[in-house]
Amino acid sequence: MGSTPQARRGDTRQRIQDVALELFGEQGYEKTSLREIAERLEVTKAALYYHFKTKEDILISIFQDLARPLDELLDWGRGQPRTLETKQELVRRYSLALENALPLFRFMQQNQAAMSHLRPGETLKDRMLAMSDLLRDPEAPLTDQVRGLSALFVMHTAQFAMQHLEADPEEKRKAILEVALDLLAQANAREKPGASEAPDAPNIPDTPDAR
Amino acid sequence: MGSTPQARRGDTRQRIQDVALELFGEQGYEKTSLREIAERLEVTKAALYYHFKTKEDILISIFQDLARPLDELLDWGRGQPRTLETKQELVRRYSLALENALPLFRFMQQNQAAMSHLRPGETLKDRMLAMSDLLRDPEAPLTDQVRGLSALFVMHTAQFAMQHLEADPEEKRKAILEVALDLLAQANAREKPGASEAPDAPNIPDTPDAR
Amino acid sequence: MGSTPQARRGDTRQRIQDVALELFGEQGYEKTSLREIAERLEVTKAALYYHFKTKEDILISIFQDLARPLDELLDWGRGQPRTLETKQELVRRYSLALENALPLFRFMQQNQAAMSHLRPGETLKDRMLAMSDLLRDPEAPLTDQVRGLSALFVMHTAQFAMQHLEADPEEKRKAILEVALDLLAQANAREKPGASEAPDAPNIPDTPDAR
Amino acid sequence: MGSTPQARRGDTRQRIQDVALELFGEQGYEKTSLREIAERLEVTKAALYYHFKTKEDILISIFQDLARPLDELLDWGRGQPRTLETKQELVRRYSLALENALPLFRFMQQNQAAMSHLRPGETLKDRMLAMSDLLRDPEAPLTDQVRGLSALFVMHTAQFAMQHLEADPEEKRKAILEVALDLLAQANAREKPGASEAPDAPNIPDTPDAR
DNA sequence: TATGAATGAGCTTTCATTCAT
DNA sequence: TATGAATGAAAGCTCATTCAT
Repeated sequence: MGSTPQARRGDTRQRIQDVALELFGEQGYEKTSLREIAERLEVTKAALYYHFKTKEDILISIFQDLARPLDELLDWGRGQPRTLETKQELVRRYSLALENALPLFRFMQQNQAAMSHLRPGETLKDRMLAMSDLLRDPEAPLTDQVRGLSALFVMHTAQFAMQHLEADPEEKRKAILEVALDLLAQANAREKPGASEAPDAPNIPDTPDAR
Repeated sequence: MGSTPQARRGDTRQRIQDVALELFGEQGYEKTSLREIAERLEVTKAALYYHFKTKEDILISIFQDLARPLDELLDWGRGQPRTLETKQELVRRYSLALENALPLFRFMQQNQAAMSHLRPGETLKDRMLAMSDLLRDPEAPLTDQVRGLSALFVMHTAQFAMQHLEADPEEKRKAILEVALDLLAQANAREKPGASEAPDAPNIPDTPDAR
Repeated sequence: MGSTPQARRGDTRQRIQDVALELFGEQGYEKTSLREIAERLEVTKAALYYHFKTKEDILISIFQDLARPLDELLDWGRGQPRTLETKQELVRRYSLALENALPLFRFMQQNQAAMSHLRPGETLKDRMLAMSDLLRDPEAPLTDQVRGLSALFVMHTAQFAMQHLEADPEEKRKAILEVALDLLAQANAREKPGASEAPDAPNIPDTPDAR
Repeated sequence: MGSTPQARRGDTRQRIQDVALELFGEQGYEKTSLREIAERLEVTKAALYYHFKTKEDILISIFQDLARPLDELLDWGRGQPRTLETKQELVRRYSLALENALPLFRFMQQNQAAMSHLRPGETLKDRMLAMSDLLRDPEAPLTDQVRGLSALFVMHTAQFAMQHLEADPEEKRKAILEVALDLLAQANAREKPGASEAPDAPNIPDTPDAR
């Protein structure tokens, strides 16, 4: 429906991933049966097995596609100097990445359990920890490390928690990003004398143009 | 082994919940079979049905037990004036609650999907949103609302993200709490002129006894 | 049909084995589906899984039951002196065992492939080789070793090859046994000088009551 | 590897048979899937269907190739007088045939079940019975008939049973052949007085009362 | 307060086979 | 002389659930 059989030729693999992404995101991996996926695509279960070796294979292939932008961001981050500017840029890019990756993150959250026994290094958790390692300074006081981490996680959870708030999505994203950058600045206030030198300047800069 | 058959008398219901909590937390609700639970308890599957009507019943019963402290905290919060102090106290108590509720929160996170179709008002998400409504001021600028929410969520995610950091757990908890209270203070800086206007009063109180 | 549900209580496991033995023997293990077995028993497939963990488990359990008499014979043989008399007795007992074990040997022959990857020591082949080691003298000339082995195998193959001969089964068995004992005697003729050197002493003892 | 794509031109049919022979011999017909065969040949399953109409067709084609030498031997035997000499020659030729036909006999043994429902006259069993009819004299006493049959079957089973014996294969074959010829001679002792009455009577006495 | 025995529905996966290209 | 893409049927197996005892 909506696409003729002819139009489907050659894109079945992609269509399987799309439908699976959607269903795994809605119901979770375990609850979603291959029958369900096949029916929605109007193909047989066996057709799925022409394109993927196992059900888990579908999961993995989706995950890898979704994780690629994140991996690229991590690679970029690792190649940069560990300055505040780098961190800010990481957070900004991450925020943008999140914007149109919401479905995947729904998918991830729903399927943590299913993916936790994949090969190490293959999970979202690994990526998140790698990311937070770029944002946090192991020498800094614990509170500042927490702020570094939080800059990252706030972007996830806030986006989620504000879903039901009726405000312009872009407004929301910017507000969240501002808070994240704020946390980052606070986390680095002490080690950046140039920024914190104003005698009574609060360790929270007013970030007038945070974006 | 570890508990004699005699010792088991009469506490089977509790033992089922304990084992289920553990397995649901590790593998997720869908992936955990009643056979597995029964085997670990060295009883038959049929025995589980003496104590619970369905598998979902086990899930619900666990959830309700775990949610009770949170519900009490919410009730308390709703009865208090909507002041910064109340919010701070909410966050402090929540932090303490989290401390020994980690297994359950693992359980919740793993099983969001499984519980999302329970009766509305029965989910963790509902509780979290209720909680964040107590911490956020709908009149305030978006950024400050984000800070309010974040005070709450930071406690979850940071605790999780710092799991692999080898530092005293209590130290970690305090550092996280401090950041959470910080966010709360910043969120309320503008609407609490009395607190933030003092020229040298940092908007981050030093919370010397934050605990 | 033929047995009421009540009468079946408690003997399902045995009935599964019986039917499986029959079908595995007729069609082979791979070709026989659990559905087929279940249908013939008028139970569901799931019922089979209450009694056996896997399909292979059914195969193994049948095999072990069938192999027991053979194992006992082997044990007996190992405890006896390695004399001609012992060997003759082994062959005689083996012949008797074969008599009412024909269905199982059909089963074995049909399912060699299916059982060849069982745990070593678990196969019929292992038993046969152990048996032939009791009948063969590694010091003897090759031809005599062949005769020793053949005494054993002749009993299998001849019984099979004469199936379509219309003669009294007991007559056939005795004829086959006689040939087997013959081979045995010939195999041991040289190493039993006392028995074979007497000018007119036949190297085939008169075993008057061979049965 | 081992054969370049060029070298493969035009011999695909043969290569399919070779691989199938090997896999059917190792795992049995039912357990071997067309996918497995195709993968090993690095072609697609569909390619198999260009060369053979069905899976069973592959089985049959292999069988027919393998059975041809046997059929020729049978034809030759049927054209000869039913003398001891003929029988001896049959056995000698059969022994030689077996020598480099071991893989096929493995194949046959593994796949008796699979082939038992082929058109009658198409099975190995049929050939074996035809062969044994040439070696056995229906008028002779049962014991002698058994000896006739055994001359044939001994060659199969002994070869198999001596696989793990570390001796020169040719030595083994000769020893087995000798025993087979021996059995044949004994089987025909009575009806061929000229052959057995010679003064230097063989070590096979006429076993007058063996029963 | 449990167990033994079973069921019906559904699961993931594999199979031999087909056919347009 | 093949391949890519698919199918219909069936396989082995697991699951939550039931019920007489």
